[in-house]
Order: sequence, then structure tokens, then C-alpha cells
Amino acid sequence: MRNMEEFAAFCGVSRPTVSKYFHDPESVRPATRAKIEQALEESNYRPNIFAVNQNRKLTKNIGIVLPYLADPFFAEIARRIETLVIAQGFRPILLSSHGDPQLEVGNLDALRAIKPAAVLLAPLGRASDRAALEGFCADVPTVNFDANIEGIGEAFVGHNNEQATDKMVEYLTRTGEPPVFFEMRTPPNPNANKRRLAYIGAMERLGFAPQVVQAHGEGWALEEIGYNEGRRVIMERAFSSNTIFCSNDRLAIGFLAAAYELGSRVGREADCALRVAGHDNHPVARFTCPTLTTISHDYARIATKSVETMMALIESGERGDTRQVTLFDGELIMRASA
Amino acid sequence: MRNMEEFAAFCGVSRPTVSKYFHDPESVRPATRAKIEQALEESNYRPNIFAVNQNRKLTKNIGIVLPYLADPFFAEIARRIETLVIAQGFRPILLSSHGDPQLEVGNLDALRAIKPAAVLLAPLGRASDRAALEGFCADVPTVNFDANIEGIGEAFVGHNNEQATDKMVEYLTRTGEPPVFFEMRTPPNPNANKRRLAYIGAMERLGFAPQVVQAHGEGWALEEIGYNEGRRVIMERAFSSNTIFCSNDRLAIGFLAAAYELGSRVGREADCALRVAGHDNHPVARFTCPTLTTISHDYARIATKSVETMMALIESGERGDTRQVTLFDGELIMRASA
DNA sequence: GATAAAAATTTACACGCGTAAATTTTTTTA
DNA sequence: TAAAAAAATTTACGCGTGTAAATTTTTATC
Repeated sequence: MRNMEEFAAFCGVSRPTVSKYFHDPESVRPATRAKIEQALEESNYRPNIFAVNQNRKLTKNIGIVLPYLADPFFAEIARRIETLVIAQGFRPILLSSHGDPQLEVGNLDALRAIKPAAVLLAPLGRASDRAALEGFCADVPTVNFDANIEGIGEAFVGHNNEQATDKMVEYLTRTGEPPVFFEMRTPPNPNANKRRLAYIGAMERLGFAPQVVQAHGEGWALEEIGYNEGRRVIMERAFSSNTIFCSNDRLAIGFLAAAYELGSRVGREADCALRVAGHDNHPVARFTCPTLTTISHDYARIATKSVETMMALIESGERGDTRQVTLFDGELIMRASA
Repeated sequence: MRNMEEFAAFCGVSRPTVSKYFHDPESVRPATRAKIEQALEESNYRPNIFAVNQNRKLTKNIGIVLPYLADPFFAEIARRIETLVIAQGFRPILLSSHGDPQLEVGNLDALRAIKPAAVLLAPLGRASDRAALEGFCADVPTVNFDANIEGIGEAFVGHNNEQATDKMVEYLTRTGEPPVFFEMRTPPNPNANKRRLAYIGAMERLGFAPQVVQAHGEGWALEEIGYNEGRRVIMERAFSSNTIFCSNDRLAIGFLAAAYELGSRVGREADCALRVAGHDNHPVARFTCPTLTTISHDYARIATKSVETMMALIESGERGDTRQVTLFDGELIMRASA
């Protein structure tokens, strides 16, 4: 059974009808459909995907571009999105930029070549080649998620960094001392900037003086940066507070390791020297020592909304004139560390 | 510039020559090559990948199938392999089975449809549909890695579980008490069985009685299983030794969290109640509390050898008659936990 | 500068499927 | 049962490229 011609003969149906069936099984008479599906089971024929894609204007491919797949946070998002995309009858193409802007551009070029119906793009952020992203979005319907880059994509779906940060600052302040903010000096991701600004705003609203401590180091080895700089900062007693609010969980994980090693007990109890909080509810945050108090993204709703927005984009076939921004509130996850 | 015809005219070269150039730039005269490459820069033309793949017997696609991408261990392997595959001028197609045997079969079906030059397959293991894997390997040149399934793929590349386990048992025994082995009762991955057998063998060779403690729980949430069962087991004092050798790092991470919560101090020092070791050198093992003593896979060499083997398979075009098995020794990573 | 070898060109067909138009067959409606 | 509507068929062309065979042009060799 080499092609649709032969398969149609085997069915006892004409080739155009078979073609129509594959485009939409509902569009042929039930009796015809039964004949085709019977033959399908008996013959293991499948349409040649290259020929199909060559002739259709748009494929069933959905591109998913992530900044760094080896980060479990993104892996978890990817897992959810992939599952939803498959459920919609599309084929997810998962690409990671591995933290490299050039690879990000390369990934977009590769996607352009396979005429995807739409793309879900979580960009690198600061390091991204903005012009390249814009060029891509002009050609391919794109939903921007995770890291918001103004003007990129037909819509943005992400986490409400302001609300989440406010909530944590309020919580930490209410239950102890106002926190110091611990972040990277040059974070790879734009969410970090939003979080710093939100921290400063929240502290000022509450009538406290914000203090931001910045860690040196570049790249995506966040735990290591959190560890090295956490170590330095604890030893230098660079904080004005016993409460450290880390810009993200991976920094916090490194920081906890440093505190443990230096014998600084972390937690809410009286005998603890430090309280440490994170942000993201990273998959391993439940298993740190102590378990990490943090703010969860609404993973499920971010994934669902991203895919829904994308499907609407595909079905309408139109490029919206306004860029819709959807933010989901974070949830405070109280654990042992703060 | 809509197709190769127009592009060839733009170059001042015939279409078959352009086609030849794209197949192998070296195969045309330098002067012709220069003309084409000049035009390439001026025109942003790229061959239609669907038309190309339809007409070539095999594509430049390389399938990479992983059992569970949200596990940072696999994400790290994937990152390395992807980079190597791209460097070879091929296009990696990354697919995760998300722990689901049906999805694994679905992934293989999807791969079959895109005529990949070869596939790198890390199977689920115990849960895999063996018949489906065999059928796939009969059609597509496949290199099996990570979890060895006898008879699957033209070759296997992986970690030497026996050597690695021996080394750790020897180390733990020499520097303290002989270890108890902590594992899942029904591990998703066949490496676990190899490790248990190697543990038992090593203990017997050293003249000690092996003790295996098995955790309940199914699926890939290994940290959680390690935590829940670690908690139970510590409270019940189910061990005959103060030294716990976990079947893998993710179990160990959960176990460490349980020990911390129960106030059992882990480490080599005199005031510690437990020593805990893992296996895999998981990316976060450097940042646990205490840092995790473990055995590292030779990530780099496993990735390199897998890709090399695959390239040899593609270039020879032959299906080997013997299945070559390559194991790389693990390296003992001494940290604070044992 | 003549000859042989190498490379490029011309011509033609193939790949497997989408899809439009005209026609025939089947089903629905009255 | 006849007419109208719906579905399937036939016929034909297009998509963008690979590739083979025969021919012409260019380059290398002496």
C-alpha cells in the first residue's frame, strides 16, 4: 500500500473522497466513512505527511519554543502544553534554545520552514534578538508566554509577578521582618526586573526601606550562582534583615545549600537564623531542606490559556489588532523555610 | 522567490545544479558555488523542506525519544545530544513519552512518518510495549541508550551500573558501615534492577548480608516516593545500618528531605545519625542539604558515543548483524552526605 | 591548440497529495 | 415515484523538489 491511489482502490472509493476523509472524517457519508476506516485497519496505510504538508497552506504542527529545557520549571510547562496540544489533534514540535540567543533564532528559522499553524514562544528575554522575534511573529501566528516581550506575539499569557511579589512581601512582613530581595545583577529573564520593581513598590507602600542584594554571575546555572553568592553574602552579613526573598526558587535552592553548609539554620522557628523564600514553586521546592516557602505560578491555567489563545488564533485565521495580555495570580505556598 | 526554479534563474544557474548544490555544496564547481551562495544571501530563498523530504529516501531528521523530559537528568542528556546532532548538520526532533507507554508508541509512530535518518531511543523500560519497539527498530535505524532493552536497536550505549554500584558499596563499606539499599518496589526503569543485583553481589563479595528496603509507589514522582517512604522507614527504624544507598538521586533527594524534617542529621561527621548516597549525579545533587554523595554517569561520553554510533549507522547505511553494547564507568562523587 | 575529462545544462518524468470543475450516482424530500 | 439536494466520481492540474539521460559547455592535460 504505497500511496493514496492504491489505498483508495483497496477501499473501493475514489482518491479525492479519501483525501476529503482525511481532511475531515465527518465530511463523507457514514457508509463511505465505514468503508475507509475498515480498510484503514486492514492495511496500515497512512498519508505521506510531507506530501500533505506541501500542499496544505498550514500544517498541524505547533511550535513550542523554550529558553532552557534543562530547567525543570520549563520542562514542567512543556509537558502540560504538549499534552494539551496533542489533545487538540495537533503535533507539538518542542524546541529549546539552551540559553543561546543564536539558537533561539535558529529555532525560529527551523519553525518557519515547517509552516506551523501557530507557535507558543517563551523567549530568552533580555538576550533575545528582538528584530528576529518580530520578523518571525510577522510571518507566523505566535502566542508569547512566560517572559513578556512587548509587542511580540498576538497575545501574552503569564504569571502576575506584581501580585505575587506583593503577596509574599506582605506575608513575610506580617509574620516576621520585612525581607531583603536577593537577585542576579544581570538576570537572563525579564520577569526578574518586574519582581524587583514590585518588591521595591511593596516595601515602600508598607513603609519600609527596600534592600536589594545582587549576585554576580551570568547564564542559567542559577543554583550555583545562588550558592556562591549566598555563601559570600551570609559570611559578609550583607543583610539588614533575617529574611531573604529570592527572586526565584533556583537561586533559593542554592542559597539554602549555602546556609546549610555555613550552619545558618533556616526556618520559622525561634532557633533559626534566617528565613528564606523563593518564587516559582519549582518542582523540587517541596523537597529542599527545609521545604521552600514560595509562590506558585498557576501552571495549569497558564498552559490552558496559552493553548486556548493559540487555538482561537488558528480558528479565526485573523491576526488580532490588539495584543491581549493575560496574567494569572500566584498562590502563596507556605512551607518550612519562611 | 517562490521556488527553486526562480532561484536558479536568479543565480544564473540551472535548477538541477542548484539542487545538486543543496545536496552537497562541494559537488559543484567553485565558481558556480560562489554564484549560488551570493544569490542565497541576496534572496533569502530556502528549499521547501516538505518537497525535499518527500523526494529523498531519508531526511536529515534525527528522532530523540525520552521517557520523561520533566526529569532534569533526561533534560540534561537531551541538551547534550541535541547540540551534538545539530553540529553534525542534522535536525533533532525531541519527543518525550511523559512516562506513558501509549505515548511512547505514539511518538514512535510519529517518527516513522517523518522518515528519520536515525533515532536515539531511551525507552520507558519495564512499561514499554516491547513488540511496538521491535517493530519500530525493524523499520528505522535506532540506537538504544540509557535503559537497555535486550534486542532493541542496533547498539546500546549507557552507564555501567555494575561497576558504579560496586564502587559505591566499596566506598561506603570502607569508610563506615556497609549500606542498606533503598529502592522502589516497582521501579519504572530497568537500571534499577541492575543496581539492586549489583548491590547484592557486591555485598556478598565483601562478606556482608545485603539488605534491600523497597518503597511503595508507582510512577515518576520519585522525590515524593523517596520522601514518603523515607519518612516511614526512618520512623520505623527499618534499617540494620546507618548508611543508606539509594537506587537513584531523586529518591535520595526525597529521603534527605524526610531525614531533615525528622531531625536525623545526615553526613560523615560524628554527630550524624545517617549517611545517604545516591546514584546518577542529578543536576541538583550538588545543592541538596547536605550535598549528595553519588555516582556520576559519564554524561558527556554517553552522549558523544550515542551520536557517533548513530552517525556510523547512517553513513554505513547497513544494519549491523551484531548489537554492540557500550558501557561507560561511573565516577564516585564524594560530597557531604556520605 | 587539440583532446580528454569534468562539470553544467536541457529535457523529462517521478513523488504523493490537494483541490477545482464537471459529471454521475445516491439519498432526501415532498 | 418524481424532483431536488447531497455526495461521490472522474478528470485534470498544481505543489516544489529529486534525479536520470542525453547533450553542450567548460576545464584540465599534454
